[in-house]
Amino acid sequence: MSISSSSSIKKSLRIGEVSRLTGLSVDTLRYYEKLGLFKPGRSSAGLRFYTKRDLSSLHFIRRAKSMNFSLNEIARLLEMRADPQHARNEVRALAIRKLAAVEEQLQQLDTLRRELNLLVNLCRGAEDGCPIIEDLENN
Amino acid sequence: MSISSSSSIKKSLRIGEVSRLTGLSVDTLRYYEKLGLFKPGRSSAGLRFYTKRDLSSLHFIRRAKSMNFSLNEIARLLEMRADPQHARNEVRALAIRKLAAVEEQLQQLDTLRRELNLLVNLCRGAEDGCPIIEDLENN
DNA sequence: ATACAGGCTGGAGCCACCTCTAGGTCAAGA
DNA sequence: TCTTGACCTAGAGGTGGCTCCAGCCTGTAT
Repeated sequence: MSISSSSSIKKSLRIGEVSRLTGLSVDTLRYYEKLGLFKPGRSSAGLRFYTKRDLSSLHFIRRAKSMNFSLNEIARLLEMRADPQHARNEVRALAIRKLAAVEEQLQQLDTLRRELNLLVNLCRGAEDGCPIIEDLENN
Repeated sequence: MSISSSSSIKKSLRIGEVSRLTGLSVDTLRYYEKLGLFKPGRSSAGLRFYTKRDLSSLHFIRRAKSMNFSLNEIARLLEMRADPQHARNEVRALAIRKLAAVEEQLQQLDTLRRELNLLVNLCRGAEDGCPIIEDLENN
């Protein structure tokens, strides 16, 4: 509320709001920042202010993390994301590798989804034994 | 080879052989044991001997791990395996939670795939302005 | 007889990723 | 003015999942 009173930073968010929006703890946000994943601006009093762009980075991070990319790799991808034409070849190569990995993982997860689905449904109505356990045993 | 000379434990394997068979390091095997994932028998001299059943547990673990279950969850599943009737609902609940997680992850990955795809394919050699940046920022 | 492979233990170390603590600043409201 | 709550910092602590190490034991091969 006091924020919106300053017209020049109308769209800036403080760390607590960002935490609520992203589901990441404020500690985690500060930790990511320390690792260089983004650099929010600061108010005169030293408070962090996050822009739309920072939020977008955070969403990217969340997704990349769900793929088990390390924070280090994520940092480099964000670098490239911020300035694609000047990305180093090594970072470009990383992006390409990661894209391949993501596509591979999509396939596997899709298979996994089907399997789990099947198991969960089998489990309903099974009279004895547990199909899930049995499946894990036999495959 | 020396094992098979003792007829009573013909089918038992020592940790090194199990390591070779499963691709898990002996350290990892002992670590899993410490977590309670299984309890191999011991020879009079204190050596671990793994039975067919232990191997089956390890197989179970490998598979469950590939389904993104944590070692902790796997420990629960193995417990339940020992008492399937009683645990069916719990296993099912665990599988349902995992399924939901997988579905969520599929969504995230699909978005990530799009982002990386743009990053990799649309910004090569563009001299000025890259359409993907704005694209990336809008979500 | 001795060397060597392979086993044992407890505990330390490692990496990635947080999470918590203590002690302080700042801004606004009762 | 005092309190409250959100924020700040540096740094310690914790978790998951291994991995390594020192020091000791055993059992087969030469």
